[in-house]
Amino acid sequence: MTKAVKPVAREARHYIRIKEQILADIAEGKLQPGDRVSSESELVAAFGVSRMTANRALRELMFEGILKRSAGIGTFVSPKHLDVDLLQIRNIADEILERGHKHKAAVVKAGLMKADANVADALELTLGAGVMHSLIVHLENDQPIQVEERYVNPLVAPDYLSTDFSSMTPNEYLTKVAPITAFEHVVQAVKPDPAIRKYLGLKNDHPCLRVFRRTWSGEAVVTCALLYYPGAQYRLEARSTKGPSKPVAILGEKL
Amino acid sequence: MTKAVKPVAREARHYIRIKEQILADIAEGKLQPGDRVSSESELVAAFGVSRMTANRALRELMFEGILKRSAGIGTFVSPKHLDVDLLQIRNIADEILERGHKHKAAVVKAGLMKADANVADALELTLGAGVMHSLIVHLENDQPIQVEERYVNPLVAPDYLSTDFSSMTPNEYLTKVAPITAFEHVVQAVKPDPAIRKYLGLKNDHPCLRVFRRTWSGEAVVTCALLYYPGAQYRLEARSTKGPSKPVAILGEKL
DNA sequence: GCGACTAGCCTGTATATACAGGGCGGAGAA
DNA sequence: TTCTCCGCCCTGTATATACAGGCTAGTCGC
Repeated sequence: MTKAVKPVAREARHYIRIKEQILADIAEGKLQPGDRVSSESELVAAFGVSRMTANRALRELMFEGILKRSAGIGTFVSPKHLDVDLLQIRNIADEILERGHKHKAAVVKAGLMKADANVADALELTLGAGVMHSLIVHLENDQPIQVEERYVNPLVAPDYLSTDFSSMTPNEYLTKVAPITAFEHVVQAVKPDPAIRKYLGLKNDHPCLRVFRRTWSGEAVVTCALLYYPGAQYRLEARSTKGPSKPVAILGEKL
Repeated sequence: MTKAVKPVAREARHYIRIKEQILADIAEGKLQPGDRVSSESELVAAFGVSRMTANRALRELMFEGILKRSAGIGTFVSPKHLDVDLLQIRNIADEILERGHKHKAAVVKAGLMKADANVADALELTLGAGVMHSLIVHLENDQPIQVEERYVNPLVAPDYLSTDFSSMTPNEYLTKVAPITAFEHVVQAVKPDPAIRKYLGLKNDHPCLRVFRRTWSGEAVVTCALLYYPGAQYRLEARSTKGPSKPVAILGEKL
């Protein structure tokens, strides 16, 4: 005879509680990268759930790149790295919040300017046309992680400069005003110039990832931006649809 | 009394079969964006699996952005998902030839080795399994432009090492032996170690673009490679389908 | 002392079952 | 005819169970 199964209200969502607990432990530093996470059976005991539920929580965290699992060994916290999806445009504030961290944006500059040849070309405007420009440093837990230099097409988003960038990122505002229908990413490794280095708090010889992004809404270029990331920590990922099941350590990094 | 449960060999992985079937139907156009996908119970009947297994397949496809589900209604193909071509894998020799330049490949190392933890993980083999390894420097007009360190799954391409890499790049050979069905790119800016620096002929503080690439053929990982590019010259591009008409100068060299 | 075997822990996959709750359409009441 | 309620289909979540198979440490025989 099967034992009576006590159903659980949908609101409980035990697997989410387990995920939140693990994410909180990571955020508070109780779990460090490389640390062993409770095994499924330990979670069963600790949370009073079935192993399938614990399994689901851990499996989803693995898919999200937070944990690394291997049969016979155990479950571990992934080496810390910040991922950006090359094939997708995401809001940096959301990414930071998802990691359980605090996002802040420091506006260094914001104003109007005349398009020089490069900018005019990139935004498909005429030379000397009025263009909006902003330079913003994004902070994760008060650590700088991205410098965003942006040029905006005033024909598409005329109210860009009156946005409060501390409560809404440029990206967020612009996608609301003009939904993205196409984009382009060009990635380079560069030696950052002194100003960028200062904003990111980098040493002289620290390599730096630079992403040049343009986004379209219909036929019009909405905006283009230069995004600078501190190199070593930052990873850009691109996967094809049928992609791999789980993230893997890059060869050359320690497991 | 619980009915006897027929255990299934791990190799079966029914949920993956279901996912592949759905992905194939989408690829062949049998399922269009917005179409309704078989419900869980229909899949149970069609594949002879339990509902939990069908549920897992659909849930994972939802996480991957392929499907959209809503309780009480059904499961549907997501309206649009960007096509795979965004970051294609190209043969470096072809790229060089297209520029009207001369390609040469210098084989630094080529041999068998035992998979360490990282390599085993990346190729989805067991620790200590035999793996083929090669280190090749690609030259454009006798200037080094890429260092390619590659690990190859011997189960997929056992004759890899007997290839003449000066007449056929590893990439070319491998795509011939096992057509690529999926890939993953992870891009970082790094300070190259002395050996890589030497091969690329770089100065000490020169930044460097490192691409970690894995390619699949069906369920098997064919190969993974670390590709090093001298940063400033090299651009990695990703475009969405509707992409821009023509390449544009990166706003760049000045702030 | 060394190697082979084994017990035990861990994840991976699969099944049968159960209840919660959203959404929709048809039957029956107003 | 219109409105309401109920039953049915669908997904969401949870449980108990079972077997497969990777990995390790410890034991036992030689």
